[in-house]
Amino acid sequence: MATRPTRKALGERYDRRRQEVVDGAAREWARRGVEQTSVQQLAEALGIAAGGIYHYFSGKEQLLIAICDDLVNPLLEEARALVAREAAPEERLRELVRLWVAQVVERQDHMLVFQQQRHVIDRGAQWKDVRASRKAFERLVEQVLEECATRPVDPRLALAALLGMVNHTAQWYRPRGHLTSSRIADGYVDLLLAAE
Amino acid sequence: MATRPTRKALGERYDRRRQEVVDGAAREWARRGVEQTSVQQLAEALGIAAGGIYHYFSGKEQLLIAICDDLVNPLLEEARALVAREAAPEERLRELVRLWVAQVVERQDHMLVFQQQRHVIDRGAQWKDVRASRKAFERLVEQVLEECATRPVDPRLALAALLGMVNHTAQWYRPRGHLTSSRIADGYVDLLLAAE
DNA sequence: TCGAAGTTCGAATCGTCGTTCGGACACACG
DNA sequence: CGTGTGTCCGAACGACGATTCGAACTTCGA
Repeated sequence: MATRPTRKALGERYDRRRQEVVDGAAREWARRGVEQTSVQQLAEALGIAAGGIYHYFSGKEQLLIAICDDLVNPLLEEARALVAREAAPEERLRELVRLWVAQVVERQDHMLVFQQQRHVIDRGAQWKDVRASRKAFERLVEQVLEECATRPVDPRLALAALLGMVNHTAQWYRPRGHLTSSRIADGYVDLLLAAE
Repeated sequence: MATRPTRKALGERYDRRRQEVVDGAAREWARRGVEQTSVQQLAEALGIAAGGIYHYFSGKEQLLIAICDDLVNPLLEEARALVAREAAPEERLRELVRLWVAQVVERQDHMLVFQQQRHVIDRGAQWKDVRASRKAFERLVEQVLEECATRPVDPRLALAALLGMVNHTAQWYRPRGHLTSSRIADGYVDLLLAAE
């Protein structure tokens, strides 16, 4: 495995190629499964040789970590920025869920890999950061939800329900379908909020 | 691999042992992951030798199929029986979701394995039955849901939301927690039903 | 254009793991 | 009891697949 080149032009090339590997791996792994996809197959789908992948990642697991980072970090960052803005609680929840569903839909493959590998993520030490980010995001959702007037159900259950709905979206969403990510998000929020 | 013994006393012994293997495999695989658990490890956890497993199952995948059958078939059967009974739509939905959540909670390990291996289940020909059962169950839920006065969201979205909530329950439910399976189910139903 | 840095190749390596199989033990039942 | 049927053991096999590595090729920057 190599490190990122210092020279400018090459650095950009490196980043681009690396990202291609991450996205391609997410696509293949989401469809065929991580363990069911050999590095050879993955490389073939990417149009490179098997060994080439090790130029960017020191191993299969590092690549998996990169996929998860790519999913969790931007989401957490954008969510934090959103929450920092002023807004009415209900509107804030709506915007947060919209952002969230939009991410799930845009990075559907990443999301499917993430869910598929949950038991791996929940274990090793090298996954600490990913776990922390996920936890932080869920905390954020929890706080936003707590400020809202929700239907009369246990708040912890409402949070669990929301997590379930949104995450599950990756399983059935189809880009060509009749539901946009915003409409999906609004539907979820409508289920949670109390009738006016 | 052997077939079920013909003699009565041995047949019962065989069934019991086989079930132990199924349950043990579900437990180990739910925690450590299917691919991450070697047959050796699994056998060790069961207190038998590796080869012994092949007395009951012709291979790892057959064992996985057995776990899924054990999850999906009883659920579908009970759900069908429930739906056949007379009841008001809303009550019928409530009872169905209770039954469903109860199964998810009782067979939590099976459920986690099922979700972990979704991409496998969605592919091979040997999985046709499992897929059909899952589909039939979801149809059933859909029909029951359609007869209810739900909150004003797209019905297909309501179904997806319900599937997401209930399935996700396996990820966070803890037997020692403060929520019983019935209370969880009722919470989910309350979110879906229109205010009176 | 030259040299250094970066990228890719692909065959060889090395472990791991699923599966097999022949035999040893155990139980049921006449 | 004895015999055949059922259960389980555990070493050995064979395949597969992640990873390595040195050579060949490309690109950058002066």
